[in-house]
Amino acid sequence: MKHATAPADRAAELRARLNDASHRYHVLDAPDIPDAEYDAMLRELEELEAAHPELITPDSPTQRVGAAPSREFAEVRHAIPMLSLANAFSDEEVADFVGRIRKQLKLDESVVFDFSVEPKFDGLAISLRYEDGVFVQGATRGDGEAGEDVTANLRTIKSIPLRLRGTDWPRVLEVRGEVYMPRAGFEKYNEMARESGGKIKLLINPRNAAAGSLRQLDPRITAKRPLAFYAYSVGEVEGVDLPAAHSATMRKLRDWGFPVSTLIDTATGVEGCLAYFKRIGTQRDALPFDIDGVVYKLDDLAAQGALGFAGRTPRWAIAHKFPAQEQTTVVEDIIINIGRTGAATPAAKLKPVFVGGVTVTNATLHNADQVARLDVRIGDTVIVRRAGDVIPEVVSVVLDKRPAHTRPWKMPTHCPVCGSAIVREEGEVVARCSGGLSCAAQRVQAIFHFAARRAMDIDGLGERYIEDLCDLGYVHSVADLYKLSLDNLLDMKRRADERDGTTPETVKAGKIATKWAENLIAAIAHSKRTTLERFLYSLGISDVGEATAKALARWFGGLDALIAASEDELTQVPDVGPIMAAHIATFFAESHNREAIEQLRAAGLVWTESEPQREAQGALAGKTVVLTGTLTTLTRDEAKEKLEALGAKVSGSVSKKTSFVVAGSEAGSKLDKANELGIEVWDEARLAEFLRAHE
DNA sequence: CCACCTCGAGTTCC
DNA sequence: CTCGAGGTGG
Repeated sequence: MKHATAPADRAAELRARLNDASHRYHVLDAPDIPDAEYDAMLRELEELEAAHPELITPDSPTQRVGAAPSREFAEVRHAIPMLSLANAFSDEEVADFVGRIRKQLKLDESVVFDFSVEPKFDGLAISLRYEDGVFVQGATRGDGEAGEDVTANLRTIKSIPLRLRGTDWPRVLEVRGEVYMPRAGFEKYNEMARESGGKIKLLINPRNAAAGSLRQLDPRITAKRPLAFYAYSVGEVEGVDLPAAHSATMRKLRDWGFPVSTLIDTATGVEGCLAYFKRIGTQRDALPFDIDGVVYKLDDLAAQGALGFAGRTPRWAIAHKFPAQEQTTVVEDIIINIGRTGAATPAAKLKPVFVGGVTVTNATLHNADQVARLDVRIGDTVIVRRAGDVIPEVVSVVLDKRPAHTRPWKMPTHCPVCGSAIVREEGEVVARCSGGLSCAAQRVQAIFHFAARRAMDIDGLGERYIEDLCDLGYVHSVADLYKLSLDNLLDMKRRADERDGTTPETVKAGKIATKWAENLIAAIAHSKRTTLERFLYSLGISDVGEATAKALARWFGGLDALIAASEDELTQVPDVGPIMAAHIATFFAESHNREAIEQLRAAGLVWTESEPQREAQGALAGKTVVLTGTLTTLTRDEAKEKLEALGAKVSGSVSKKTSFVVAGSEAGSKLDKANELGIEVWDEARLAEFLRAHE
């Protein structure tokens, strides 16, 4: 025999050491032995138990995935009901909550209450029962009175102790807490599911994933899900008196081996609670798990007892919720937007819904593939999310709520605006209206792009006005903008107001309208003085954005040289390949484009031309710089301009080719990436100093 | 041919 | 911000 000790002693030792290592790894987040050593010990224990089945105990780490699939879950009645919490959505409601406590305890204003405060995890509430220090049963909340026995599934969760640590625990202990799925585990699981090519289903969100995972009949499936647990209260306790304060009880639970959130804290009075709410709110997006608010619990357990319950919720606790980041709503319609390049993008028109602090009515569906993947149909109930970013997205369809007689959505075959065929090139994701500039939608978008701030910068000329001017026939092409008269604009404005039924026809209104029109005419005139790169960008040549426009302007120095360039010559320009060269050459070869350019020149557009510049020069020649965060002494555009004037290339994404990153305040992912790649980071002061020195 | 880097284009709400 | 696709360099 390998070990001189008796098998029973060796098994007990292995169990103790494995459980201890597991606690350090999953609860304390501070592993003390290498994974390989853990695996070796686990294997040894498995072999030992295989040889001596009588040595298997319920708290053995080999028993985390043991039981065979069950057919259904047994009912478990909770000795002490698992209650839900009342919700507060505003500071006032929190103040009311504290006010009610004060009133019921008949205490005056001079008394301030201490609260135990903690994040509210977005998961699934469960109850864990320990007898003589060993985990014997776990149950879901169910209706609060009785839930389902999910013991086998809970055993697979590594942060749930199978045996309590220490010795001062009660003979019977029920611990309540939340099973959740950490974001990283959720992402990783879905990545794996995506790679499986549809064989493994994607999880919708961490919350549903946690709930779904616990309700698996086969614990082997649950074991594959990255679940975790946090304890937040106790239920039945027998044999030992717990501390007099909730916060002290939580510390006890931590000693006994339960994971208790490190964000748990105590707060004094309404102000303390609200400050905690604010603090957690700012951390929310950065947390490794989803939370939907914070919970305030009166810390004094005697006072809790005196307050009791109101209906099914305790009077001594409340959940202060963040505005929901996910909501369900109904898809009222699916429409098509036609972009500048003709791209036909489907968008869901939603029944207005309040998500993440704003009312959402539209959500892009990106393309036909995305619609097919989600199988979104008109009339469907969908889950809408407004995640850390701003743009709402349709996460999934709630199939249970799909009305009868719906049909899968299909990309229309013809453009809803101009009737031209919508075509999707082989291998392309986007479908496009083939109408070109004869499509009114594309024309409006092209003119809108031309007038945009980063292009010709015509202040005050928005999409709506362009649409109206086109509809009325005042504008057909970009050159027509420079032919607009004051009367044209006033006529357009009058008709728009009439149609919208807004402005009354008074002398004062007339004067305001005239002023508006004069300003717009002035803005249009002002735009005539521009730069070659802005002009090139504003033409809207496919694949020619700001960066390419700048490269072309530098390389050729003047417009005529560019127009005369062959495809081969264009390919010489940095970052221009055969495809872009073809687009550019084709654009200038088309007579109507040449005419439009001539008309614009005739209208008085001017820019300074220069000698071709084919080598970068300046103090930062050859350097690639990325700007991130908020700068205080100058705008990001100004910083970009100054850096480029010194020969730097200012790029939008950090890579190992980046020379250095300039980080302002509240810098986000780009700064993280820079640190990750070990790229030099400048703060604003250093940039300012450098710019001063090289002026 | 592949991996990596950029750029372009589309997007929502106030 | 994110996705898709073009360009480039190994």
